[in-house]
Amino acid sequence: MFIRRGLQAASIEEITAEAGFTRGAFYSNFESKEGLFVELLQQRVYDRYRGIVTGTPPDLSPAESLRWVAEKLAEIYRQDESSWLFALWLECLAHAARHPEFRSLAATFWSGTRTIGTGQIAAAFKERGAEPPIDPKHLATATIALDIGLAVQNLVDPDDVPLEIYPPLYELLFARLLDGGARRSRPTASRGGGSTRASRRGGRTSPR
Amino acid sequence: MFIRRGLQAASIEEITAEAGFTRGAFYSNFESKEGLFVELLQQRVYDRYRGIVTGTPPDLSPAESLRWVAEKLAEIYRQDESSWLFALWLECLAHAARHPEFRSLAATFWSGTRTIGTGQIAAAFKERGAEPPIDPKHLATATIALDIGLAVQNLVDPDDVPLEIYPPLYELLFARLLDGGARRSRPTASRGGGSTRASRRGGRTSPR
DNA sequence: GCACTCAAATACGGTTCTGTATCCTAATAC
DNA sequence: GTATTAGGATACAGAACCGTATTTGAGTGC
Repeated sequence: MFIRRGLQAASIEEITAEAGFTRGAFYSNFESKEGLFVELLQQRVYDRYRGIVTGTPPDLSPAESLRWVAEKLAEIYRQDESSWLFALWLECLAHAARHPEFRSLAATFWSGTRTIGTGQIAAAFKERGAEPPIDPKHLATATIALDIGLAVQNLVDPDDVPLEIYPPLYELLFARLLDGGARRSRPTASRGGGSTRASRRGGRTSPR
Repeated sequence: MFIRRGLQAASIEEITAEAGFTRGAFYSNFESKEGLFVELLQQRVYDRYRGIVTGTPPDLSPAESLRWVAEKLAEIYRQDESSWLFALWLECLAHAARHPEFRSLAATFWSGTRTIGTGQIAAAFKERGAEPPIDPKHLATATIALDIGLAVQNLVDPDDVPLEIYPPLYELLFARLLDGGARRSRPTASRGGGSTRASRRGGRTSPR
C-alpha cells in the first residue's frame, strides 16, 4: 500500500483493510504508520541490499567487485520495475527533511554503498601506487551524489537528462581520476568504450 | 503554510484561515491546492531565480559570471534560512514522482541553471582552444547532479557527508577537467586553494 | 472441562477536511 | 437611485481518519 499510494497518502485504514485486518489489530502491533514503514523498509529493501554487499566474493579485484555489485543491483531494478522504489525513496527523504528522527533511516540507503565504494577506491589507488588526492570516502560520496543527482534530473526532465549519459560521465569524472589523469583524452568519447571500471558500472547504483 | 507544514500536509482550511479568508473564497479563486502551489512557486521562487540568471552582467568571463551567479544564490540561501526550500523541493519531487504533470514544474528548478552552465563550460573550453570530451550540457548536468546528490546525502548523514567537501570535489572533478587534466595534483588538496573556477562556486548551487 | 490469555474485532467519539450550493453585500454601472 | 455583479461568507452534507476502550473467541495450560 505504501508503494501504491505513498508514505503520506497511505492510511492505516487502507493498509489494514488490504491486509485483511482491522485498525484495532494494527494498533496492537505497531506504534504508528511510520513505525510500520520503517520495519517494512528494513525487511524488504535494506536486507536485500545488505545481502548483496556482504555477499560479494572476496577474491575479486576492486574493479571486478564494483562491477559485481552494480550488476546485482541492476538485476533488482530490472525485476522490480524499480520506479516504485524511487518514488518511495523521495517520499522518505521529504519526510526526513521535516522529521529529523527519520534521517538515520534514510541514511542507511547509502551508508553501505559508501563503505564498500570507499574500500574499492582506496584499493584502486593503492594498486596503482598512487596517493588519493582527497579522502576516498569523499570520492565514494561523489559517485553516489552523481547517481542521485542524475536520477532526479532524469525524472523531471528525461529529454535534457537521458540515462545514456551515465557511463561516459562516470568514465570521465572517476575512472580517469583513478587512472591518474594521465590517459590520452578521446575527443568524441560520448559513446564510452566501456573498458574501464566506471563505465562498466552501467549507470544506476542508487536505489531507484 | 506550505513552508510551515509541507505540500501534502497543508490543508486548504489552514491556508485560507491563515490568510484571513474562508474555504469558499479559495474555491472561487483557485482550481486546487496544487494549483495554488504552482502559482506561488512561480511567483516567489522561480521569478527570483530567473532574475538572477537574466541579470548576470554580460561582460564577465565564464569563470566570473559563474561565480557571480553562485554568490547571488548564496545570498538568497543565507537570508532565507534556506532549509525550508530544501524541504519543499523534496516534497515537490516526491509529488512529481507520482504525478507526471508536476514534473515539468519541478524541472524548471534546474533548466535555467543548466542552460547558463552549459554556455559557461562551452566558453571555457573554447577559451582554452580545447575540445570538450563530452557535450557541455551533460557536464553542466553533472555539476548540478553533484550538487543535488551532496545536498541530499548531507541532509540524512551530515557526519559522513559534511558540506566542506563541496569545494575540493568541484575542484577535483570539474576545474581540473576544464584545465585539460594537465595540472600537477596536490596530494593534500582537501583544503582547496579556491583559486579555480569550480572551487569558487562555494558549494551550494541547487535550491536549498 | 475450566480458567486464562492474547490477538483481533467491534464499537465509539471525535476531529478534520472536502466540495458545493446558497446567501450577502459592497462597489459599479447607468 | 436602482440594477447588476462578483467576491466572499455561510451553511450543508458527507467522507475519511484517528486513537481508544471494550468485547469476543480461539487456542493453551492444567
